[in-house]
Amino acid sequence: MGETSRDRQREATRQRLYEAALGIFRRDGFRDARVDDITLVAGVSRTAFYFHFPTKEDVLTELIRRTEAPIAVAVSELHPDAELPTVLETVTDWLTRTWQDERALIVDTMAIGLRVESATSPEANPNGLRAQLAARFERAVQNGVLHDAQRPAALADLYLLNCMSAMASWAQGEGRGLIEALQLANQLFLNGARRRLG
Amino acid sequence: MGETSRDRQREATRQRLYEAALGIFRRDGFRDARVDDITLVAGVSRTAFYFHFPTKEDVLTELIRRTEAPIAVAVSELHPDAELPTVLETVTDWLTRTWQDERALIVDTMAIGLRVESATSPEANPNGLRAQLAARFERAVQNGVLHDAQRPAALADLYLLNCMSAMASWAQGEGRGLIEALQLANQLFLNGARRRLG
DNA sequence: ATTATCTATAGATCTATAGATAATGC
DNA sequence: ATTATCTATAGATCTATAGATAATGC
Repeated sequence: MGETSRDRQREATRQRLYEAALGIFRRDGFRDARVDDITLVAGVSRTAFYFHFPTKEDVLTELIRRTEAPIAVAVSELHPDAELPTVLETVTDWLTRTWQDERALIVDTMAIGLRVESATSPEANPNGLRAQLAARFERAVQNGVLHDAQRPAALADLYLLNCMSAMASWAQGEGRGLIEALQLANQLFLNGARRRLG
Repeated sequence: MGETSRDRQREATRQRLYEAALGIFRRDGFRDARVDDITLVAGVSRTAFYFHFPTKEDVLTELIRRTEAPIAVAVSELHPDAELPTVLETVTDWLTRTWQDERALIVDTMAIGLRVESATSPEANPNGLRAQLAARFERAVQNGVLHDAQRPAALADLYLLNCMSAMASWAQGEGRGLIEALQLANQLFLNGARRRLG
């Protein structure tokens, strides 16, 4: 049941296709990217692409999975009693580092994330970012930091969707840094937009 | 410069294609919808579709424009001093009425909205929903109801993106009503998720 | 021998564009 | 006569699937 030569071969081909696809997406844009160009770079037949990725979108789905994984790890490694702002700041910092030089891919990736994130259950991956965040939010509810009116998992999803929206918006505008856009999302999520009077 | 017979003819064809496309999208899903099926229903040649809509996505872009317009009007007709929660409630009510029976179209439409909304400037349509909301937010800042740290237009965009995220999430989950999902977005936007202590 | 990985091929669908028709404005 | 609207057609691209090859496990 160890990794066979066939497994290594398959993964190597898949990885070449993955990298080639992202390269073509960056060059031509996701929509105008041709599978033929991808497979030309990867050095395989056209249909090999479809063997590994049912559609072009699945490449970006994998990009989401790969970039989310280290963020989930970073959150899981925070102190169990870390304050919620610290948790969100960690997410924000990682998202910024991951995406600020990938502007060309952000909008399409986030549009796909909008589907994937809400089409799959967080329990599908208990170590994933959504589950990690939901656990942190649950703890915050227990500690009285968050309202208990909403399911922690629902709050976690909405928070992540807010981050994705903010990133998509940033990628298309000519505003300030990505970090500022995400910090605004954090601030709104934690404190709302309303000014406290008195 | 009045409306000619040619204008009427073009608009009639465009309208037939628009309705036929939405019907096929509802039946087959946006991605699996075939342009041939659309033009069969509309009674025109295949390429007539592309004359009116460069891509299938443009049909949903038009759906966004058409459904946003009456909401923008409703907001503009509110009393100039209407409180912000009232404004957001108006948006939420309209979105709910518009979309709660169009579940099949929501996710794809919102994914496209994510691009369109952030790719175009609000000033492009001064009577549009984004501009209307930005004006309301600006007034709220002047009245001291909102923090003045963020540009009203940026807040308006983020608010609308939050609504779209909430709708996409609702459309795919089996949660409660759409209105509740949007009210959560409103509540978070206005008050944040953090519990006020003391 | 069986199966996973990849290739070759046929048919479906889309995209670009040349051409037909009828309305328009001079 | 010119132009806008729509059609017909050719070529590009995608999708489904049959087939080839080589690794695997018995």
